[in-house]
Amino acid sequence: MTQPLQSMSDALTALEHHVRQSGLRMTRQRKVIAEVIIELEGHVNIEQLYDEVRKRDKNIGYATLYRTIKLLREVGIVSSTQFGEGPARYESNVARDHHDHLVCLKCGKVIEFEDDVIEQRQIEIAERNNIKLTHHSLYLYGECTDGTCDKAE
Amino acid sequence: MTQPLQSMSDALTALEHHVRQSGLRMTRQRKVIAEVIIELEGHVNIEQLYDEVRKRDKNIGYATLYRTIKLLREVGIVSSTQFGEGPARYESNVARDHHDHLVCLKCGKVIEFEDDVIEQRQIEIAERNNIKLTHHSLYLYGECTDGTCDKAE
DNA sequence: GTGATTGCAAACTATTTGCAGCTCA
DNA sequence: TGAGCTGCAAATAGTTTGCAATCAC
Repeated sequence: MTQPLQSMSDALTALEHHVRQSGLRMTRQRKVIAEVIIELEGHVNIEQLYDEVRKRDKNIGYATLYRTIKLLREVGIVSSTQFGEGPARYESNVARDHHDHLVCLKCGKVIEFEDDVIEQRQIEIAERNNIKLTHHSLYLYGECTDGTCDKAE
Repeated sequence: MTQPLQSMSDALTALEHHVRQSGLRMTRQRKVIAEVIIELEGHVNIEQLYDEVRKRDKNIGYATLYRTIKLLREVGIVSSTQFGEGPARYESNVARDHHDHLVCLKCGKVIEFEDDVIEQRQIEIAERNNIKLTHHSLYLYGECTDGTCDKAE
């Protein structure tokens, strides 16, 4: 995939590089949107992005936001996912390790984990099927067996 | 979760049971839609379902189709997923072994696989976190590296 | 009979696009 | 200067909903 982006300035540099290479332009709006999406950690939706972006630049509209996200995805700065229904969620790839999710269906607790055995196996399976892996989504669902499950919700 | 559905008639029975229990009604349309979604194997989108359903009943519209799919999901006969962008894809849970998915984001091809190493590892990870696993969802995304990717659409 | 269901059309949500004016290189 | 970019509004795609007619029980 892409080399890991360690910091905000790494990401902005990568963006600027891509933009220049492609004969595009580095605009105020693109910079603001990139900064916001990196600063907001976790899986944000378009509305949260829009609100935060507009705090910094009242004129930026959804069109520019979507167009810029598309650009940021091409550069590898941002990933997007669909959690079931509803709007896509965006997450910056900057200084964030990859993680999978373990979810308790009783109490709603979410544990993030990472497992090299599974990661490696996935790559092998993909290769065997002539597919070059770009990313994946793994959710394990179950129920807490210790006393910590408070049956919330 | 639910007990496995071995056949079409199992599924129709389950549907009828759920429908009766809930004070709903077993209609011609619901039966047709359930049959079609079970007969069409694999991950079909709403358009494919619509076309096939209308071959059998020219009057069924999208509204009924969507409403019935929602019902079938509640009964556990059908699962739905979003592969990146675009429309949801539906799959019946009848007489199918568990499988995970490998998706080409260029051509939309979906390869199903099953891997004992990953399955086993998942159980271990869950146990280590005091969670008893009930099910999981694993999607690997990438791009075809052989000639088979026709970059459809 | 009567309450659930259907089919149509209209509404809605998330996202994309056309275009006139603006801006960065 | 001028090709790319923006912001608005309008268009689109997928899905949901309101409602009068219809159907299952």
